[in-house]
Amino acid sequence: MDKAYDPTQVEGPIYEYWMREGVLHAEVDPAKTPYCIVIPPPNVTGVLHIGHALDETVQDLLIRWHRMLGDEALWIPGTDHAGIATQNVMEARLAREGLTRHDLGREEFVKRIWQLKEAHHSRIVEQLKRFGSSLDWRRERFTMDEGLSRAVREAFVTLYEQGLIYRGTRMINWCPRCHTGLSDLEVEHETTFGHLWYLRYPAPDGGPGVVVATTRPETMLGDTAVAVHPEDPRYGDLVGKTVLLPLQDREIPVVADEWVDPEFGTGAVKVTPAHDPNDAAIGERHHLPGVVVIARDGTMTAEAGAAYQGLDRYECRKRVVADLEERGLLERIEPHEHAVGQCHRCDTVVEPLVTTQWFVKMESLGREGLCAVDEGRVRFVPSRWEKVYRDWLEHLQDWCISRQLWWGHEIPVWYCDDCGEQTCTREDPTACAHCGSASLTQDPDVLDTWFSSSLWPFSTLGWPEETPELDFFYPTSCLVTAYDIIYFWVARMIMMGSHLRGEVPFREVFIHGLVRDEKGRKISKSLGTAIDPLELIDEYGADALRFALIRLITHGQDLAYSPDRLVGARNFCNKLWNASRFVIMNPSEGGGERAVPEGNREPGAGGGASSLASRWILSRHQRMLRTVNEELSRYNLAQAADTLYDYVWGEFCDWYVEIAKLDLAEDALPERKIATQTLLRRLLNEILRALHPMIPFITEAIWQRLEPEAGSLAVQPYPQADPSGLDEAAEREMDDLQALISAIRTLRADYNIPRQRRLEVSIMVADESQRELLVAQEPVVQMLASTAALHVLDAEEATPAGTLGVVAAGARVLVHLGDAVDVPAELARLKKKLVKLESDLSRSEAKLASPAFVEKAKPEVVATERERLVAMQADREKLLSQRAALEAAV
RNA sequence: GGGCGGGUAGCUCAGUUGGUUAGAGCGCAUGCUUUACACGCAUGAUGUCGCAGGUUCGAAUCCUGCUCCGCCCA
Repeated sequence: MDKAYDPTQVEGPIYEYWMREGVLHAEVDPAKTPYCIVIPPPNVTGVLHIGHALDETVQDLLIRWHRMLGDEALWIPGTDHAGIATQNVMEARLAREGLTRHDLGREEFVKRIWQLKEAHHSRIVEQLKRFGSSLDWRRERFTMDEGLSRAVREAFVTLYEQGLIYRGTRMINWCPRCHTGLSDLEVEHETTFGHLWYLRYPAPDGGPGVVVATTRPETMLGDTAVAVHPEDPRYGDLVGKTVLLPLQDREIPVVADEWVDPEFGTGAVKVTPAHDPNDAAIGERHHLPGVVVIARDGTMTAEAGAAYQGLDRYECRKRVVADLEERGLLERIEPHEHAVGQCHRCDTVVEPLVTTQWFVKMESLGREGLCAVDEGRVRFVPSRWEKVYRDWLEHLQDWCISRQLWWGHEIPVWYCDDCGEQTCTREDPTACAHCGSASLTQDPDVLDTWFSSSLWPFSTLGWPEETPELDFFYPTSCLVTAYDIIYFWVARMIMMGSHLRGEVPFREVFIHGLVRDEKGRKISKSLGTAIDPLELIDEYGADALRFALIRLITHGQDLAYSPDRLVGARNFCNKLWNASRFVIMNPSEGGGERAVPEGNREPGAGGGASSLASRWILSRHQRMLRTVNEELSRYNLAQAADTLYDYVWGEFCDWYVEIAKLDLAEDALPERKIATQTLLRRLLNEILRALHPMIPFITEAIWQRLEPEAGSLAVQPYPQADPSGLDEAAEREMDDLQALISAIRTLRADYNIPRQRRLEVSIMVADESQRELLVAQEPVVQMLASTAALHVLDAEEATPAGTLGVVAAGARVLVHLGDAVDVPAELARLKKKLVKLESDLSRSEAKLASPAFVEKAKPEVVATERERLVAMQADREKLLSQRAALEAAV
C-alpha cells in the first residue's frame, strides 16, 4: 500500500468494479424489503454543481446504507429535458450563428436539441459516476423518452377526462424574452428600486381632474378608468364622472373600488385591465374594457398610438414621461421600492398578459396533497418543512401548464378545423371526436417541464404500465432534495402520485439546504461563485468531498462550503488509509495476514479481548456503532459522520493502535500478537463497513486488501452494536489511564523535555484498585508517556524530593525533575488551579447547602453533585500538599 | 405586511427532550525525522453562548419582548 492515499488511482477502477459485479443493480425480490429512491433528474443540458454533489451524496449514503442493511435498494438515475432552460441554451447557440429557431423550423430545431442532449448527457453520467453514486444504470430514464412520454400523455388525458385540465383565457405571467407563458412559481419577485410617477389626468372641461401615482407610466396608454376608494372623502364627488386620458385623448370613468389603498400615492390609481392582474379584477367588477398596448415581444401595439407603436416598453416609458412633462401633466417623481416579477430562467421582467393557456385545476389536487401529509403518509425531515408545504397548498391558484416552446411534451389536443371542437386522446386521433372530420390541427404548445417531473417517481417505474417494479418499489422510500423546489416539484409529485396512483410517491422527504460559498453567497455561475465538483474531486478525492459535505449538513439551513472542510475530510481519509496500512501490513508471527486463524476472523470471536485496551476499544466500538445506526435512522447524517470521525481518529488510532503496538512488538508473546492482530482486523473490518456509505471508494479499496476473498464491501452487512461488548469497568479504568498519561505528557511539554528522555515518574494513587491498574498497565504508560519504571506510592507517603506534580484521575502524578523544577512558575500554576477549584468548590457547596436543590432536583443529579464535591475536596487536599512540598523545596 | 431559519472561541459550526466543569475542526502558539500517517504526533491559549426581562433549586437550552442577518410568501 502507498504511504499516502491517492484517490486518483483508486476511484475509477472501483466504480468499474461495482458496475461489473452488478452491486448497483436491483431486482424485484419479494423476499426482501424494497428501498427505493428516484434521483431528482438534473437538467440534461446543464452541468452538475456542488449542490448536486451534496444531493447525490445524501442519496447514495441512504441507498448504500439500506443495501448493507439487507434491503433491495434501488436508486433510479435519470435526466430532465428542462424545457425553457434547454431551449434557451439552443437558441443562444443559434444566435452565435446569427440564426433564430424560426430560421430552422420546429422539426429541425427539436432535432438539434436532441443532438445537444446526447452530448451533454454523457457528461452528466460521468459526473454522477465520479461522485460514487450507486445508481442502477440499467434503469436510467429521461423525461422525454418513449415510456415517460407515454406517462405524460396518460396523465394529461386522464386529468382532461376528469375535468381537471382545461383551456382558458386569462391573465398569466408572460416572459417577453422566452416568449412563453409561465406559471406563478416561475416568477421571482425581486425588490427593486424604481420610481413612482404622479400623473395628472385633467377633467374633460379643462378642470384639475385627478392625480394618479404609478410605477409603470407606459401602461397609461391602455388605461380605461381611474379608481379610488369608495370612502375616500377627497374623491367622493369625482366618482361617476370622467377624466381625460392624456396622450390618448380618451375620456375614462372614475370608479370606486374597495381594493384601492387610500394611503398609497394620491389614493387614486389608474386602471389598466389588460396589463395588471389587480386592474383586471377591478375591470371585471366595473365592466371596463381592456386595451392591449403591450405585445408579446414587449413592444407597444398599434393601440398605444402611432407615436409609440413598435417602441420597446421601457423606451416607451421614457417617451411617455417626457411627453407628459412637456404637457405639464407630470406632477412629480418619487423614488420607490417595490417587487417586480422576473422570469426565473432569464431574469427578464415578466409582463402580465391575457392569453389562452391550459391549466390544471388545483383545488381537489391540493386537498389530496394536504391529506397525504395530515394522515402521515408522507413525512418531511426536518418536520418544519411540512408547514411550508402546507401553507402553499392552502393558497393554490390553478397551474398554467402550457408553454409556447418547441422543446417538450406536445399537448395531446387537436382542434377540428370544421367544428372547432377539441379532441384529446391517448393515441393520436385521425378524426374529430365530435364531428368525425379528418381535418385536425394539434395544439402547438408543449407542457411545463414540471408536469412531467411530477410523475417521475412512478413514470420511471413503468407507469402507466402495471410493472412488477411499480408494484414492488412504489411508493418509493425517500425523496432527497433542497428546500427550493418543495413547491415546484415535491408538492406536485405528492399531488399527482396521490391522484393518479392512489398513493403518495414516497414515504419520507429529506430536505437539505443549499450549498453556499464561504461568504454565504449563493453559488451561481453569474456571480462567478460556481464550484466544479470534478475539480474538487481531482484535487481531494470523491470521498473527501462526500465526507466534507455530509459533515456540513445541519438541520438549520444552508451550508457554507469551505476548502478547509475538504482538507479536513481528505486528511481523515489519509488517516484511515494509514491506520489500515498498519493493520494490514503489520507482520506478525508466521507471516502477517495469513497468520490469523480462520476461526478468529468471525466478529465476536474476539481473540484479543482480554487486555484492558482491548476490552476498552471493543466497548467504545459498540457505543460508536449504536450511535451511528441511531443517528442514521434519524437522518442525523452529520452526527453519524462525526461519531465515526471521532472514534476512528480519536480512539482507534490515537489510543488503541498505539497500545496495540506493544502486543505486536518483536518480543511479544505469539498468542498475544495473534489475538491483537485479530482484533485490529476485526475492528477495521467493521469500521470500513460502517464508513462505506459515506466514503465508498477508499473503504472498498482497503476492504479489497483486508478481505480479498469476501467480495465487494458494498454488499456486506452493515455492522450493528453488540451490547455484550459493553464494558463500563474497562471504560472507567481506561479514562483514568488516559488522564494519567496526559498529565505526564503535559508536564513533559511544559518543561520541554525531549521525548527520548525516559521520565522517572511516581504516582501517588487514590486507592488500591488504581494501584492494581497501574501495575498492570505500566508498559502502556511507559510507552505512551515515555517513562522509565513507575513508582507507585500510597497517598500517605511523603512527597519525594525534586518532583513536580499534578493532580489527575484523583491521583498525584509526580515527575522527578530534580533541580529543573521551576518553583516560582509551579507555584503560580498551582495557585491558578487552586483559585479555579475553590470557586467551583464553593459553587458546589452552595448548591448542596440549598434545601431547594436537594429537595427538588432529581436524586441522581444530587448524588452526582455530592460525588463531584468529594472529588474536588480530595483534589484540593492534593494540590495543597503539592504546594507544601514545593515551598519546602525552596 | 405574514411566516421560517439563524446570531455560541479569529473562522466554519456541534450542543436531541433544561443538570457543565460549554465542545469539535480549521487557524494560532510551542516542541517533535516516535519505522501507519508532517494529509502526521504531543501539548497549550481563546468564549459576558445577540440584548433585556421572566419561569425554575438550576437556562446556551423553556417563555415574552427587542435587535441584527438570511430566506420564503404576499
